[in-house]
Amino acid sequence: MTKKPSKTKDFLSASTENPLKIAEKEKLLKPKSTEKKMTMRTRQSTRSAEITKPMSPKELKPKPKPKKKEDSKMPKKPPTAFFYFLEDFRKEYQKQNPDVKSMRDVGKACGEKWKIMSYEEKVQYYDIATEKRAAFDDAMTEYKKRKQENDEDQGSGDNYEKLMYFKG
DNA sequence: ACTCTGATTGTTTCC
DNA sequence: GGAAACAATCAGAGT
Repeated sequence: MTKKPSKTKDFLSASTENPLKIAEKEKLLKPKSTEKKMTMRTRQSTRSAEITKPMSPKELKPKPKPKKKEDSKMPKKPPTAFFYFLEDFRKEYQKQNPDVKSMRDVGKACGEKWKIMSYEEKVQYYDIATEKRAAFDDAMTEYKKRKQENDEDQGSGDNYEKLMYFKG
């Protein structure tokens, strides 16, 4: 199985050609924006742990590689279309399978369903992801801008330190 | 008490 | 162009 990034582009371009879909997507967005926060902390911790910890003896899983400096202010990658679908799917799945609490099973089931889903069903999530990505890109641009400013400020600070070092 | 793990696909980024 | 990291979720296991 080879990856098909172009496939995604097809979805995206198609989505832009369907403004009606976007309207539907907005409807989906509202209920989605109910509330989802805090939980990100776990993710951050997990990620940091992947770096600090050597990792479990799992041969199937790739080893975590040292990450670059991670700024807490840095915007995180937005969820993909699949992840948005996963949100809804998880709720329904847990309703139908209240006994299954592990996300592993949900992820498996979600992946299988995602594969058999039709284009019309997927495009909604792709549209959401596209907008989120645009927002993320915008946030990233601003973040870089701010970072530059901070760097400049810190630069003067470095100069001060250098000066002190020079004097000392 | 706090932190990490797992399983999924899509997108992005780096080389 | 390809490979790998990273995005959310959350109960359970581990430290």
